[in-house]
Amino acid sequence: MFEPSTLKDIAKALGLSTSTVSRALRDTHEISAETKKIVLEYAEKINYRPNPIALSLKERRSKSIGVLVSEVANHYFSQAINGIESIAYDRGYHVIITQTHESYEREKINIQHLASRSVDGLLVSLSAETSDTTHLKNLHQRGLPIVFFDRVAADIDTHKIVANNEKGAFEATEFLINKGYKRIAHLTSTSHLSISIERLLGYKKALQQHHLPVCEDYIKHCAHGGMFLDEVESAINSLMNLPEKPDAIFVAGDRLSVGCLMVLKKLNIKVPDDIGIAGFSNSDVLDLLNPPLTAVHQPAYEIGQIATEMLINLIESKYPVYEFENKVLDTSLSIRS
Amino acid sequence: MFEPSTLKDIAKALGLSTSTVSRALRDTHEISAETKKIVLEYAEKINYRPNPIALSLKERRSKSIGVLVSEVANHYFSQAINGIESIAYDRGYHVIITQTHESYEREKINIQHLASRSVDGLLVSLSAETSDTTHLKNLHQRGLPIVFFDRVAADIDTHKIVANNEKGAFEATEFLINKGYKRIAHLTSTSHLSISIERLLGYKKALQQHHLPVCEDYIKHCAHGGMFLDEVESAINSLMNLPEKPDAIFVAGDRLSVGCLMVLKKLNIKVPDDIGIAGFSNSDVLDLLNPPLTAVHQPAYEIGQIATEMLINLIESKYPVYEFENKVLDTSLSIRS
DNA sequence: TTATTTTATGCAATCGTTGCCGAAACGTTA
DNA sequence: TAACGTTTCGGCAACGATTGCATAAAATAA
Repeated sequence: MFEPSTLKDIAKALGLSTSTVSRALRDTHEISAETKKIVLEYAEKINYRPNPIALSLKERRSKSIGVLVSEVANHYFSQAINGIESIAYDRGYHVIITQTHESYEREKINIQHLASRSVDGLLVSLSAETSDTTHLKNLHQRGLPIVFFDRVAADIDTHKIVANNEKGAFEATEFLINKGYKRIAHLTSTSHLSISIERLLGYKKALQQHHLPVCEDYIKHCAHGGMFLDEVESAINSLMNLPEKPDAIFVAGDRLSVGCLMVLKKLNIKVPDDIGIAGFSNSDVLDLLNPPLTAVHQPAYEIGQIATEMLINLIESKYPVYEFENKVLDTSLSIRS
Repeated sequence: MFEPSTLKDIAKALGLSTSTVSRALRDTHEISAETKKIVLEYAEKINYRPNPIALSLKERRSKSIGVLVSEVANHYFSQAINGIESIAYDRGYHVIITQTHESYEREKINIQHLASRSVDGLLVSLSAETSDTTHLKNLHQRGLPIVFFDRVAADIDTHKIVANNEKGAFEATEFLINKGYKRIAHLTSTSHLSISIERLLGYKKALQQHHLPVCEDYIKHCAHGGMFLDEVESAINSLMNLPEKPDAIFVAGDRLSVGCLMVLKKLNIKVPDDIGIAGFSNSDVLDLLNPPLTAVHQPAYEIGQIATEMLINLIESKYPVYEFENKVLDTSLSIRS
């Protein structure tokens, strides 16, 4: 069977004790240069690698961080993950990625598993279903470093790093207004998510600033953030069945934006003639889309990087940290019409 | 600090030994019903969970499987990962995802890390740069179960599960031929990858069967599978600078197909008037693309599922397995013109 | 009452590694 | 020469959970 070599193997082969071998490899001053040389050479020869599991057990840390996102098949998250990995890799940490598929149950299970696997910290973006964050609060109170990104928990005091959702939503809505649309609907994820709240706020502010009414019937939530096309379709259908149909939609999410375009195509509603669309999306193929999509782009890679920097700093901090940052990065609007 | 409860805590609290507690929790016959009840209730109360790290160290298995893919930001792989997770979850395994970004070095490092982290098995799709598979061969020979999917290693004898790349490529090429294109180029990944070899074969067979010449100048390889737009652009440029320009391209990869469309748009080459395109892609937005893309779709989710089934069966097999399967799943061609 | 079985529990080793203590063996100093 | 400090190394314990073996008490049989 598959048996990696251990300290004991080296010790036995060289007639030393395991502690001596361990110290020789860690280059302690109390081992003679000669012994060190012998040990190092033999270790090299048999390609010895310390067992990280044994180390985790002993040191109570694993040099790994857990990541919780809703879906890797989402451009925002896959870009964020690349940012996370770039930093983690540099600083000697490994990354364990888990997906919630927007399910609260999956989120609890994954968090529980990551915690018991001795990850040294967590990077979390909440699932669409999550409104209760007790499972994270417990871990955080017991001292596990957590950094939120994208979908943050309002009631947990720690580092948070997000895009300027309100401003991005404002700009996208204003773009539609400037294009001459008057009845702008808003398609978004569950109402309790931080990103939903902020984007809704930006949407409303833009309407108000341009003296357009805010109509609650125009605001549609999708319980799974557009993961299923059904929910997008029924949301759009209910918008289109209103006595006064909207003439544009501001869409607040990556999956939702794509889903929205697909549904409109299916319903044979022309963009931008029948209806105007603008939305959040980090897709790499936006330039190839037909109908075109004016999109709010988030600095996902950078958000992942900064979140990871912050998390590793928390993990490696010698003293407990009580001052937390709330970092907001600007979005950019790519106009396609 | 963050301190989960242990067997020792329970033992101390109840005035028992750790072994009694352990046996009570595992419901051994040699513990009295009364003691069991007390222990179980207390364990429940303090929310005891066995430390998986300690278990890994002792049992030499971790109930987790490692996955190696080139990029999660690739529709094929993100779908495959969802398939992998669906099965792994059902059978009580956890999934650790790592990305190579098509780099051989990253592949070696990730594999090494997964192995030393005591994953019980590996699901591997090779990076574009990988031509030497010694790092995997060593692990496999030492008994670590490995199942390949998508990009498989010819010289390692184990389960392999792939799409019918040759047939898919044949159909896509034939589609272009039937559309009336005569000079069909082929844009693909590195030449040593199994998928490249098989797709090239299908491409050539289609040409031959329709009495079209196979021109080596028309076959372009991208060293990083289209991960960088530069390589796609230079490949297309060199195709377009040929004395006899191709009038169509069959593209053999997800990233490559998208990249190809982007470059053509940038160069203002019209599809399908100036040039015809067909390619492999599992993107979910193909119906929204302009220019449209006729695409070979692979059953990625199913491939992930089957590979995981096979791997877990290998892991849990009581006896060494010497008979390996080579499973091939059919692709489907979605015509968009 | 004594011998034997059954039942319930504890001890100690194990997995691989490192921290701590102590023990030689040597050199230095009073 | 005795006392002390250094250098270099080995042994033990610990991290958390499991398990074979030992052992104790209780129950049963002779």
